[in-house]
Amino acid sequence: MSPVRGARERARIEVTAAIKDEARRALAAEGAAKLSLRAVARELGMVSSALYRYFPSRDELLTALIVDAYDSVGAAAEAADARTLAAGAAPRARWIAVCQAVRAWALEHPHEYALIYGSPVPGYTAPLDTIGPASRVGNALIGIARAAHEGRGIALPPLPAELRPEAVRMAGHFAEGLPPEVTAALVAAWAQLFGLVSFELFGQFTRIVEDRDAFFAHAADQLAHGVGLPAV
Amino acid sequence: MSPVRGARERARIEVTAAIKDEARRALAAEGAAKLSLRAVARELGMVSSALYRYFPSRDELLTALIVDAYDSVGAAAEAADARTLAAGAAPRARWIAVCQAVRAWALEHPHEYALIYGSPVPGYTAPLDTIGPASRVGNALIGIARAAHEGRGIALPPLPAELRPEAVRMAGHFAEGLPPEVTAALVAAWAQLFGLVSFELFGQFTRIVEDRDAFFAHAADQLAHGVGLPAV
DNA sequence: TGTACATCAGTGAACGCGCGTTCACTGATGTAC
DNA sequence: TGTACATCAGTGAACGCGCGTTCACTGATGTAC
Repeated sequence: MSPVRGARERARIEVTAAIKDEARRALAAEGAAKLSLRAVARELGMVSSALYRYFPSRDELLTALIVDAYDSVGAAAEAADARTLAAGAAPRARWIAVCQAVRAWALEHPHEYALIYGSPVPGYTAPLDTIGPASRVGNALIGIARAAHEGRGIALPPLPAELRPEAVRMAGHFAEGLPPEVTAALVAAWAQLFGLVSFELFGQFTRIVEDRDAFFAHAADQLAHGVGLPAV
Repeated sequence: MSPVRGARERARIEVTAAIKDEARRALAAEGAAKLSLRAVARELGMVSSALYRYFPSRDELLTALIVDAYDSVGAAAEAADARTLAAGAAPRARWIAVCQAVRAWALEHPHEYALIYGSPVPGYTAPLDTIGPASRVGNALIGIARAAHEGRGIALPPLPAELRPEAVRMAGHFAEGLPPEVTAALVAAWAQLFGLVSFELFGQFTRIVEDRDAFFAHAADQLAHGVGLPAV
């Protein structure tokens, strides 16, 4: 693990990165279902069998791209949160900043977004390695709600009786310390945030929403309201 | 256009339907990007070139499936709305019924759902024929909001100044008669509804939400609240 | 410091497979007189 | 009602193409003594 290793190790790191970069480019052209090792190799000037030195199969390459994408959007969300937090912002402003960061990342990386939040690739099942990275955006949102709860507190109407046990379970499972009604609202808002982004990216807003920045800013603010974050 | 035509015409209708049915089955196995005319033909015991008597290309077949899917979910939403309306339900109950109908349809037709609300098929651009069918669910929601507005009225907080012009435009464009703040909330709720359904269908709720019926029922109710539909 | 051996990236051929689309054709169904 | 012709569904071969993966190999880099 010394920082400088031999030419072999450095080359391996570089080539692995080059393969993933080229695969991301291929994703944009053809989509995940048609991602082709041969096309990637061809573009890199390698022979297709050489890729097997780096990824044991096409699916492993896909997994690497998925993990990278989750980490990328997760890091963008965390960075936006850290920035607003450092600027002394209230939870509501942090929430909006995270939503904006997710949307901005999605607009910059539409094909990686589709890879992780679009239809699943048929015949591919995500391995467990993706779970951690996949939860980073959600965890950022949970952290913001927790800050609001531990600060001024969050007041939300009580849950219907049918949902209470599930909400208690969810809170205990991944949102320790948050009241069940906040946890339930949070999970819904999390899914709804990606609904807004997906509709914009996947073309459902064509001829429907034109000023998308203004629309999204308001919608994100309303999501924060739904989670009970006090207005600024 | 007489109801009974020759054997030729009846056969054509039946074979066209059989091709679409088989294509829907193929969709489930391989996904839209890999939908293959040859595989469909093989399964039907036809030779692949015979399909060209029915669909001039693979993309035309895809378009037919997309239009059918939009019509299918749209009809399900409209039927649910008509049923609750006939039972004398208030707008809030109609709203929830439409949301439930969309979710139920999606759970029954996951691959058709992915076809229309998942990532776009790379290299395929939807023709104009899909616009009408694609707006049926949205129109059902607009109708419910209109009923509430013309009934007891809808009270929502004023919009931020940045969004007002866009909301006025949207209302005039496809929600004539609805106040701009209701229109904006409606479009957001529409996208958010599909965010909830997509997260459930595409696996994001794995290990997160377990009692999905209860969770969705509450989330749909909260969406109605966000649009200003009075509680029942 | 030099040498012998082990490791490993990349090659090129091959396996067996599937794809969309075109085209000239056969033979059954439909239509005009 | 019967006949001649037009329409059209379906065939089968072909074009030119791309795919994932395996395997024995070459030659450069790294390592142990």
